[in-house]
Amino acid sequence: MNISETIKNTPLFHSVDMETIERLAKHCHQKHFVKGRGVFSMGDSAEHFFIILKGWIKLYRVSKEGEEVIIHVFGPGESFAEAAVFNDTKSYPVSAQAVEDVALIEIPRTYFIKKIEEDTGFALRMLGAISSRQHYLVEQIEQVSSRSAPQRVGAFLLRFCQREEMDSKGEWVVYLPYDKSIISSRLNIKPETFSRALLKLEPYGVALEKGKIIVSDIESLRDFCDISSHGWVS
Amino acid sequence: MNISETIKNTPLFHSVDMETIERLAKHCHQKHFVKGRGVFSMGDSAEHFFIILKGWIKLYRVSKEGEEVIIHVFGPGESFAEAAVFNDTKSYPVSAQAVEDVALIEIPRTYFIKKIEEDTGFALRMLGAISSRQHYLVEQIEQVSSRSAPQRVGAFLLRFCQREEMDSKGEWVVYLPYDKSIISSRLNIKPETFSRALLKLEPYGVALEKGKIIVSDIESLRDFCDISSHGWVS
DNA sequence: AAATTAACTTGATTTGGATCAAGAGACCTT
DNA sequence: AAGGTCTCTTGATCCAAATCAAGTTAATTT
Repeated sequence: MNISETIKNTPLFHSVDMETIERLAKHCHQKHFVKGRGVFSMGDSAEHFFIILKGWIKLYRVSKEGEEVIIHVFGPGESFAEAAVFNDTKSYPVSAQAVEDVALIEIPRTYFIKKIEEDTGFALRMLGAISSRQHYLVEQIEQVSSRSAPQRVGAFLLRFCQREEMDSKGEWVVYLPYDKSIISSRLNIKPETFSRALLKLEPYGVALEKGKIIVSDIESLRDFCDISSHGWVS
Repeated sequence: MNISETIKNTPLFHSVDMETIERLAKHCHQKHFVKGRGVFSMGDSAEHFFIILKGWIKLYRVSKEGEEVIIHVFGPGESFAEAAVFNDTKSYPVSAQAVEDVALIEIPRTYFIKKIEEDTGFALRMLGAISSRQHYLVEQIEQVSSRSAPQRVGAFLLRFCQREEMDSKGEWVVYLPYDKSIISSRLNIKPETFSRALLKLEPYGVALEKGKIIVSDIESLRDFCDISSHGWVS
C-alpha cells in the first residue's frame, strides 16, 4: 500500500479528500526503525507526528525511581503524537521507541498546521476526527472495566488482525511483538493473564504460532467479545 | 461568577483570549433544568453544546432490552456534547438528563463553527484543547485499572471539591447528587464499593455529611491518591 | 552447538471488588 | 407527623485477576 492510501485509512484522515491527502503525502517521509531504536525522546521539539505502517511502537517515560513506565503501545494503522503537534510547548511529553522493526510515515508539523490555517474545511475535519477518536477512547474505558480479560484480548486481536493472503484458507493473522509483556501492558493485564486468556480463546478459533496469532473464526470471536460500537458524546 | 469567566475556566477555552470569549458569551444562554428534566434526546439535532455551572448531568441511552444505560456523568465546570457539534450527522448520539437541579451554559453550534472558520488561531486552540482533553481521558483509562477504588473515589473528590467560603475553616466541600449510584457509575464501581471506599478515606480527612462531602486535609488525600499528571501523546 | 539469559507457561495462593442479603436511614406522600 | 418507598450502609460470600513461584521454552552469546 502506498503512503497516500495508508494516510487515508487512518481514522484521523478518513474524511479528507484524496487530492488533499496526496498533496500532504508529498511532504511526508517513510522511515524505518530497527527494533530498540528510539523515535523521539521526551522534551524533543515535536516536529512530526506518525502513522505506523508496520511494527509496534511503545510510548514510555522514566519514573523518578529510574524505571521505565510504558504509557501506551501502538500498532499497524494507528497514529500517534498528533496531540504533541498542537501543544503549546511544541515538544513531546514522552519518549517513543520501536518495539519491533518498524515502518513509519512521518508527517511534518509545519505543513500540517499551515494546511489547517489555510483550509478551514480541513480544520473542521480534523476537529471532527479528533472528537470521534475520543469516542473510541471512552469506549476503551468502558471495555477495560466491563469486559473480562479474555474478551479484552479478543477485542485486541480483532482490532489488529488482517487477512493472510498466502494460505488462502480465509484465515486472519495478527503479528505480535516478541515481548508479549508489551501487549499485556497495552491491555492493562499481566503477562500471566494474557497467556491464560489466549487459552480460553482457543474454542473461538484463536491459535498461537511463533511470531503470530491465527484467528480462524472471526465471527465466533467477535460474538464472544460482544463488540458493539456505542455512539458517544463529548 | 459570570458566563465569560466560567467559559474561560473550561479546559476547552482556557487558552482563548478574554475578548474572544466575551464575544462568544454574547451568543450563549444560561439555562436551568429541574431535577429529572431532559436536556436533549438521542437523535435530536445538535444545535448546542454545554458547560455545567451547577448540578449534575447524566448521558444515557436505552438498550434494546429497554433499560437505561448510563454512558457518562458530568459535574460542575465540565463541558459535554462538544463532539456532537462536529459530527457529520450533526445529531446527539445519546440522551442527556438533569440528575439534580442544573444550571447550564448553552453554546450554539452555528456561532462556534463560524468562529472556527473565520479565525484559524481559534481553530488551532480548539484542536489543542481537544487533544489535551484526550490526555485527560486516557489518564482516566489508566486510573480505572491502576488505582484502587478508594483512590479513584479520592481522585474524583479532588476533581470536584471547591473551597467553602462560609465556615472559614479552610475546608473543601463536594456537593453530590442525591442518588450516589450516579456517582459510582461515573467511577465504574458499585454503590457498595463507593460507600466502603468513603470509609477508607476517613483517615485522610474525608467526612460525609447529608448532601455533601467535606475534605479537610486536601494534601493528605492528594498524597493517598498519588495524583501525578502524566504528560501524554496522541 | 552448548551455555546462558530472558520470557513464556502453568500451578498455587491471595486479594480487591462484585454479588447477595438484610438492616438502617432519608425522602416523599398523605 | 406517620407511613411507605427508595437508597444507603454493613455484613457474608464469591470470583476474576494479581501475585508468588517453579518449570519450560525460546532467543542470544560465546
